[in-house]
Amino acid sequence: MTKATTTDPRPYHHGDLHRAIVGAALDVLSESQSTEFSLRELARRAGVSHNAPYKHFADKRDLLAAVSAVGFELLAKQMTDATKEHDSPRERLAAMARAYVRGGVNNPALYRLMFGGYLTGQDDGRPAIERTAAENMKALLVNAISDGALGRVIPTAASNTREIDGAILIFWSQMHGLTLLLVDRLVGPREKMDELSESVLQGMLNGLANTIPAIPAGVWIGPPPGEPNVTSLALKG
Amino acid sequence: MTKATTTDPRPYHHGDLHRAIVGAALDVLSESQSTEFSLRELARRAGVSHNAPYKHFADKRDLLAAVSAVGFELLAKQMTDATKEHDSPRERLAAMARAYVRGGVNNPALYRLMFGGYLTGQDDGRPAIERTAAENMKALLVNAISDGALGRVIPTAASNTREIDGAILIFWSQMHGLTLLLVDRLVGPREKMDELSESVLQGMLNGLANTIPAIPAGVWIGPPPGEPNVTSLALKG
DNA sequence: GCGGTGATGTTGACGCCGTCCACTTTAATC
DNA sequence: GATTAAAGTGGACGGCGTCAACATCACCGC
Repeated sequence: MTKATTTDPRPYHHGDLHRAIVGAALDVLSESQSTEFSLRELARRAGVSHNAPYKHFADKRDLLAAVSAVGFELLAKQMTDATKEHDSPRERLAAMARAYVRGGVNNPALYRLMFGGYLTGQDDGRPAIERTAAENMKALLVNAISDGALGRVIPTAASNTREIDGAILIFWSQMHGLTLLLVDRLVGPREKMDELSESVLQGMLNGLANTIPAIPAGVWIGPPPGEPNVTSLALKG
Repeated sequence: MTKATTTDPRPYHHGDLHRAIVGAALDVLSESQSTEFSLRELARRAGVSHNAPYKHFADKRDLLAAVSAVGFELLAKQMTDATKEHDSPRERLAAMARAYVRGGVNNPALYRLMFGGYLTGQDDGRPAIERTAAENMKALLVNAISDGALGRVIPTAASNTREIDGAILIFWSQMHGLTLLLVDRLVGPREKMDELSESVLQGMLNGLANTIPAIPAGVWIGPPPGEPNVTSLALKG
């Protein structure tokens, strides 16, 4: 590589400003724990002019969508990693639940950005990158449940989608709600989050072991159907 | 009253600007369905200068807290009203669940303001007015559950608080999560929200009928303990 | 009934923001 | 080596939240 690791004052072109801006956003988010940061501050952190980001993002919403997508990927990764220590499907699902809640509580601002609706504009729906990331996360749950986390194996056949979706709906909304109540301090203290996840998961499994509630036909879980997705994502490092 | 209903051009003093501003905020919220409105626009709507609101609210956050508190009161009222048509505790709880989800889905921007964390600043916690309103809403759930919504009467004695709180934690986080997933369009379509509420409630009751999961000691549900509350609220009309 | 006083509303200013525009620098291509 | 398009710069615009100084008015003690 010819990249001068010596004292370049600063090259005119940044090299990978897209990544740098998203990274700065993640930094600011976890430092300030406020969703209200400015594009200009990110530019300042990246050492470029306040207008440079516009060569990489159409507008602020576009940037936020990229950050949110990385958030989904991080969360999915934490969930995947958490399952690796466990063998039984039940324990794997519990580990995913703990990882999900922890991920949200450990970075509330990012979690809120992901689910806070800056991106849901009633007009066009969620940005494509974000939709893909959310889809991937849902796939993790589908696998865990079909593998037998509810006490019996449920193959991912078309005849079972309603049942699996019903279980996922309950699981996801339960964990999502718990995470946000913890984040909002309407339930606490946060140090008990693992125990709370376990309690709540236990209650859920009690119910699902009994019967998985039928969900109405035509209901979708995850990003709304019928819109194009995107394959490659931002999280590389 | 000496109030001139004739063509007053405009009196120098507004009369009840506090209420007018909060009302304008509620209007803008339900019209635009965006949480990002400006103080100045509210002032314009109320027909006053851009600085008049500062005589009634310390800053924007203070105004948002007042709006959020009204949101909690409205939601609590819708839940209360919904129970009136029903006799059985189970049906009353189900009606509250439907009303809760409906309330959120019918005005997502307001619901997000209430739970969106503009107000949870990690420093000092939630504003006092808002805390009181949330507390009142929780009381509705306590009553329904103690009245026997889970299949047996659970008196609100000190020995039962852990059990009741456990049930409320599951109920609230479940409905909260479902509402937000609907609002974010990560579950849909919205027209099925009543059926989805019922499905999810059914799954929850299946679980709680079995055993109510123990929640750890020291956990709180609702506004964090140990802080002063406020008695009078904004919702009069 | 009247003057003062504090609550309420206005005007103007400040710095920051997102975004647009015209311009400059640079790397890559024929 | 000239051309071209991508990437970064600098300045401008209107809108925002907030502050400070000033204007208006309702009420209270005399």
